[in-house]
Amino acid sequence: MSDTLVRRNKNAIRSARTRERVLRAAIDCIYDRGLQNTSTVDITERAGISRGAMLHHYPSREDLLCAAYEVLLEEEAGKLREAAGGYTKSQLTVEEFIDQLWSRFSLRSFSVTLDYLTAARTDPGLMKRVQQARKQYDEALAEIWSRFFADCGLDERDIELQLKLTVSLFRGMSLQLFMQPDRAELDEMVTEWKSHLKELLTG
Amino acid sequence: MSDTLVRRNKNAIRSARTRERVLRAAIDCIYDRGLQNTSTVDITERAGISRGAMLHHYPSREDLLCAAYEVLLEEEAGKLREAAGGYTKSQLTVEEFIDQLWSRFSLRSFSVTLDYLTAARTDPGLMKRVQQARKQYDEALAEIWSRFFADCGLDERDIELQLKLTVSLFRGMSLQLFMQPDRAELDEMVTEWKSHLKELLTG
DNA sequence: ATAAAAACAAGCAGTCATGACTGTTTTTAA
DNA sequence: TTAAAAACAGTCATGACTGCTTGTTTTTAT
Repeated sequence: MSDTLVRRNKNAIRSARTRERVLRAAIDCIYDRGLQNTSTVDITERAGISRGAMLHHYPSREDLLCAAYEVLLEEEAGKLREAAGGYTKSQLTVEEFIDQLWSRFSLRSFSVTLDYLTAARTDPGLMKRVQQARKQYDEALAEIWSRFFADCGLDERDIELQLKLTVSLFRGMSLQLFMQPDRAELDEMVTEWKSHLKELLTG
Repeated sequence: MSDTLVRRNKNAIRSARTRERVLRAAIDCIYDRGLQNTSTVDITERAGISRGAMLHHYPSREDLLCAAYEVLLEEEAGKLREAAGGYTKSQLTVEEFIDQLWSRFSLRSFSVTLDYLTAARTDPGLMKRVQQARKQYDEALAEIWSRFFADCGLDERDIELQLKLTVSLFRGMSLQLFMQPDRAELDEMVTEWKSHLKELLTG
């Protein structure tokens, strides 16, 4: 490798490091303090860089926030795909599969998502970017789901419908968790839902 | 009635009017512009009163916002109770009952609730007040639900569980609506859920 | 080696929301 | 009728946030 390339690489690496630090700090801040209470100064302080550095990489607050949300969902999708290697009907029961999904339904990323959605509700531009960022995550989940339920006797439309129901249920349950932090109650609901899906397959 | 009492009454009425105008304006603002973008000035302008008047009735922003949320949920609970007069198994099928609940699941109050929850997630004091405000609404819903499903063969625990599932599902669906405004998709999900509940009763 | 470019640092100005303060009108009670 | 109290109105100061601008260091390319 030539000297020039090494140097160019060095710069790119330094830049990438800074960006990652910033985005990670941003998500941490948002989770801890809420999106509306997170200023760009808070983020720079947590990331340990100057305001100028951040402004250099992300000229506006919105740019920064969108980039941060993108990497958050990319990471979540990555973790999901990774764990999903063993998610087939021969290796897991339906119940175990749902338990897996629910346990991997991160309250952290849900909280952050809720903050973004709330901000985006009255900001069409932001909403567009949030939707864009979610796309790949939703696709990853849909792929894992339909792979698990392939050849189970249900047609594709039904499989997709059950995914949507499950996801909506999980989201609603997470919301519930904010208002009344009672894990046991939610476990009951998951159990009930698992038996519903089980019946759907066997009956 | 004495002159004095008449005057006292007049004053009380005037005060109540102002409060109502303010609270209504607050909810309207929050729904239109989002909670985090709603300033006390915005609310006074929409209500057509001065800042001093508002500060007189509600000394802090949080007091005002909590009062507004309380009346919003009181109204929703009222509407629900009112409509629920005819919600009995002899008059409605399960499917019709669920349709009723879903159609009365106001996107407006859900949006506002989401804003409050998002703000309250990182503010324990506010969360407490939000939970308090929700109590009566949740109780109203639970009462209507358990009245409908009384004497249907399910025990009380199961009835309550199905309510929680239904509510969580509705909330998750409403969230979905923000990200992808596709009513038809949600209708499918409601249909599926109705048949699930129907089976639960007949089977 | 050195000029150009990119990365980074820090201070500054403009804007805005909140709540406190002061003044005015209307209502209450003696 | 008149003083006290409550309702209402408007202004101001504080503090905070955002993005712009200027200055410094590190990296790149000749």
